[in-house]
Amino acid sequence: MAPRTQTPRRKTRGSYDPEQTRQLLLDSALELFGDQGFHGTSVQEIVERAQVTKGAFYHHFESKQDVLSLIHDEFLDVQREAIERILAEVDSPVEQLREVIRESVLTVTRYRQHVAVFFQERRYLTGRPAADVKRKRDKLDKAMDDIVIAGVEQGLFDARITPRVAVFGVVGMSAWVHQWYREDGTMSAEQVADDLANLALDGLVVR
Amino acid sequence: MAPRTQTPRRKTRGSYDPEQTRQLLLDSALELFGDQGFHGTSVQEIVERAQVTKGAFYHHFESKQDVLSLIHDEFLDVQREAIERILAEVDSPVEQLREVIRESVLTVTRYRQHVAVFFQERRYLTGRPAADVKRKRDKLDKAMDDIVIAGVEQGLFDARITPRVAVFGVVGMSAWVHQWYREDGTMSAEQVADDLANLALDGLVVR
DNA sequence: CCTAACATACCGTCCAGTCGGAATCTACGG
DNA sequence: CCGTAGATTCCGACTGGACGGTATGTTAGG
Repeated sequence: MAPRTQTPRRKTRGSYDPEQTRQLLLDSALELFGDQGFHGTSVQEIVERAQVTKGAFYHHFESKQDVLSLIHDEFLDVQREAIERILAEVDSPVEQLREVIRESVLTVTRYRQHVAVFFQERRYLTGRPAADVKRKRDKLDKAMDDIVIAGVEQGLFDARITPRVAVFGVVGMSAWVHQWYREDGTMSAEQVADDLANLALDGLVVR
Repeated sequence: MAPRTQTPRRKTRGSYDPEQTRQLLLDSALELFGDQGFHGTSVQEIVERAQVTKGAFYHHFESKQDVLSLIHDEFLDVQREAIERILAEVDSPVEQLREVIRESVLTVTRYRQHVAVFFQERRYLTGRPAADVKRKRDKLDKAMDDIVIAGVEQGLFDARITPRVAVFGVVGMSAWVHQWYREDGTMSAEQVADDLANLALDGLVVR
């Protein structure tokens, strides 16, 4: 095996661009974490993909976990913004839920790797970052709970179903999309989003 | 740091019970994989939990991956048996799907660790075992596809929804249960199973 | 010329898998 | 029933490599 010395990028002929380097490292880490998992990915792999060296990595980030936590944060922010926007724009619980499902599915297809990392590598977060993530997630869950509860109170949603379970069902359905959806042209994300929203709201059995 | 010598179990006063040892190792591995992930768990941890040593582990299994693949197989067999039984017992696609969802949810609650391992550590399977798992999973997916397609053809299911998406929605909803359900007495697995089956079949919106 | 932005060599640790041997079990001849 | 040879089951020290992180040197920008 040749010695571990590789030829770093040394961008546009001798010029630093720290923000680009940082983003490149984040993108590489995201891609690799999504494909191989957190423990399945070494820092060496990340820097090779970004065509820099470990020095650059540890200059921009405190640790490998640090990067994992940043990925989590980014995804949670996207989710939060989406749900806040919908709650402000739409009134009826039925249409709120429909929009939340549609938006969730679209987000999942757009941020596929984020979702994969988020739901599969969560356990490797510890300490402060783990607590932060939990807090933010609980907030999102509660927002959805409130939608369903309001719908039940207004007689719009079936009162026999436990709201908590309904929310988890909807979340699971949407999150699961990352396990199978691929943009290979045979099915648009919009189509999937509509189908799943219809499934959750109207059910599969014809009326 | 003290040397890595530990006191193995040496069961009921000097007597080998290979089958018990094997099962103990499998159980330990399942528990640890479920909690800490495949790469997050060392063989040393597995054997310590089973109160044996690495010699015993590598006597019973070829590798760490070997154990992972056995866990996958066991879960897939349980799923297959369940769906075969339902297809043989029930006729109507509606009731078939209802039973499949109910049974899936119950299986997920009973085999929580299996499910966690199955869906989060799949990528660490390679070669033959990975191909075997994929083949078996495709078979299960197809069986569910057929149920939905039959239902649509008989005019029982909403024809606007792509069957494929409906199946993935149902599977996601059920599989997701492992992320949140805990047997702490506040909600029975039966209740969850019924709620999710109702959600998928009749939807959340009142008729 | 000082500091940010890297590069590179290196360290301590951990870990999957190995190996020689010890303990135990089984089969069988006497 | 006894003895014993061979196979099975398990022990535990060990290895070679990989990996996260560090320390120190080098280069570019203000």
